[in-house]
Amino acid sequence: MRRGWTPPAKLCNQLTQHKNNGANRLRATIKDVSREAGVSIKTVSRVLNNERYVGAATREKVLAVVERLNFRPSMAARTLAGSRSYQVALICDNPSPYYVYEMQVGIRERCERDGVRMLAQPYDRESPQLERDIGALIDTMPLDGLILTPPVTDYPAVLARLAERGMRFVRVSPSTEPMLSPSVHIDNHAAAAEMARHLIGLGHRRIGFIAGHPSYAASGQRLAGFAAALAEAGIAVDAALLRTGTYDFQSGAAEADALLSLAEPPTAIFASSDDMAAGALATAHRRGLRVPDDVSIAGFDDTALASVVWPALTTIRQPVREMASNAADLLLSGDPASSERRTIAHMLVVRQSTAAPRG
Amino acid sequence: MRRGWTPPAKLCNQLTQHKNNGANRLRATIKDVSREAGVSIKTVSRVLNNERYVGAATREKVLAVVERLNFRPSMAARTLAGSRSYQVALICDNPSPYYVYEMQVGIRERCERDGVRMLAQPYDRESPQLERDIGALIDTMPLDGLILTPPVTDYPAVLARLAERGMRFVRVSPSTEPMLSPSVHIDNHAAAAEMARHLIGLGHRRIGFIAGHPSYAASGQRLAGFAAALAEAGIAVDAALLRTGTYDFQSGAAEADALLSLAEPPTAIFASSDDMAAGALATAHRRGLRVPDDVSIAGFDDTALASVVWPALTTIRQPVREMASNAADLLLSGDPASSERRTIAHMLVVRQSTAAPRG
DNA sequence: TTGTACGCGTTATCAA
DNA sequence: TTGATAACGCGTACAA
Repeated sequence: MRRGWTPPAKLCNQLTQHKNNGANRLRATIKDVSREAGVSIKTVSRVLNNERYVGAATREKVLAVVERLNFRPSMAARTLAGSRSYQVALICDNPSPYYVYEMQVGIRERCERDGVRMLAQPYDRESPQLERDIGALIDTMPLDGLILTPPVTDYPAVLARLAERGMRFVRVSPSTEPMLSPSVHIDNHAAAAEMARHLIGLGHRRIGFIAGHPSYAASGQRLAGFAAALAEAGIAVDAALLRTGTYDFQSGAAEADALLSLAEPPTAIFASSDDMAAGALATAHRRGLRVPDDVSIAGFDDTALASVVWPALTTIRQPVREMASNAADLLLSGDPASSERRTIAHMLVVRQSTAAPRG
Repeated sequence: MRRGWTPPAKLCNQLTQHKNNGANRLRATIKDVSREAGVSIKTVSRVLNNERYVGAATREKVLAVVERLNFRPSMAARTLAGSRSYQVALICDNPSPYYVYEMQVGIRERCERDGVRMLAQPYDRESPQLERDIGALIDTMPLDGLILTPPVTDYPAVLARLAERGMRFVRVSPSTEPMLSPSVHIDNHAAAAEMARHLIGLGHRRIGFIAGHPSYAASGQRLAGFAAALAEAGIAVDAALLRTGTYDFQSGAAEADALLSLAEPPTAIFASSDDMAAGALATAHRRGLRVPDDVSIAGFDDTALASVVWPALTTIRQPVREMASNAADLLLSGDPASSERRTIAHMLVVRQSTAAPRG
């Protein structure tokens, strides 16, 4: 139904031909290659895995035969004999298709180089089975690694299970236990500061801040960045404008209501997550305020959802694809024992429009 | 960073504990199960695969041990010894994250029942390597089947290769060779008729129609459905209002321009694809027409993209998740040799808003 | 630098 | 209805 090429008149005939020609010829195996090349099976294996101690001439010879026979090693056999499966899994339950897609593309970009495939299964974060399902996944197949995205990054039962099995995993934007595994994240302090500077640049002086749950490290970092930007601009931090939420819509709505009920309400609200920003947006609309004319609302787009669903928000977004590529890279090339953290540049997304939340 | 649970104080400690307890105990194998249950390996295998000729008592006994040992068969070993991999692959290169996501969710819903996993790798439709990549994919692993989405559904080189290897595959909305494989699609005739009725219901009597490329069966079906609805309403088909495009943006824009340049232009335009509808929309805006006040534009949402990117369009949409589930079902439970076609109910999505295309 | 022999954990074959 | 045994195709340890 899409662009381009002219559909062929007699594809079926072509297919039949193909079938008769080369069909029933079985896949080539290492054995075939070794016989054709006149070397041992092990030598072929060495060439395939880029091991040392292979003569240059031998290597050439083997590679030529591999090419000629169009040989591809059987993943099943490699997995059974060895200890890896050339597959990574993405554990991702995010409400945003955009996020999921970008994640997958990013992972794939990196995995392609190593001939590694990606198992992608949507997961239900609410499911009490989640831990069990993931257990089944890793028991069934010695995955090369897992990539976790929020909120599964912070499910202790899942993390415990992975650690218990000795599975390698990388977390994207984890909120807890930063040293537990390699991870990828943005610089929350810098991002929050930039967002604050943006609001200050718009002329705002009284900016309400809704912090996230205190138990998350990110919450403090974002608050600190915000405060630093205010300090730069010579604006005193007004404790009355500082509220603490719990990262969800409800708390965002409630805290925004508290802020807007002040005798001297803020002209802008900076929420520490997209859900809370959406809550603030809803509150503003409920109170008959126009956004951003009467009050500016900004926030962190933790799920990459805000920019799609709530176009009115100015957000700090995490470049999802880049995070994904880095996560895959940590999995495939990083030191297994490390807990390296990669910091990704954030993106400030400025929206002009005024719109009610669709969600 | 998301909802719910309180982060644990000492996760790391928990992990260490777990590690000491049950970590180094290796996975249970069939051998273990057979020993514990006091039966042969083969009998365990029979139970696992629901084969006949297993005594009820034996089955119970084995299942109990399987449960107790938390045994999970090794996919690698099954694949190596048997002829399937318990994995299906989704060959999907669609510009719409929404489409990809829904596709994956639908496939997963069905595969879960059979304990089958989904390999999802974004593909580049433009790549000359595509055929080779897919060849490598199926050579490396005896997949249980592939699910193809447009436009790969109609790439003869890819189809030939799959048929040559005897791979099972199901196509979603294929445009050519309907008998080549099982497939899932909507009833184009009925969908086009319903869309036409909608436009007629809005009061339109002069409706321009931009058909798709004549070489696609769907093009004719959509035109026929459109014509049938006109006939129902007693409206004569005006040949001057019938144009033929090539399913792309350019042709949609050009044909819409031709239609709107008529001495007596149509009050509505029905495009046979989302890209062409978008082209028509662009043309309307370029000519200073308001949509849908001056001219209504409607079309088929082939890629499930139109509704997101071009909110002004009224579209016929294919329920992607449902198609995906059916495709997976055909793969997993259908007759291997059949070319069964499943018809999925379409959805008429009516938009009221007026907006310029963002794309 | 290369080769031999064994084992990985299942399914498949055939006999009991 | 069950069980013994041979593949399956590759990695690994060790020998040459």
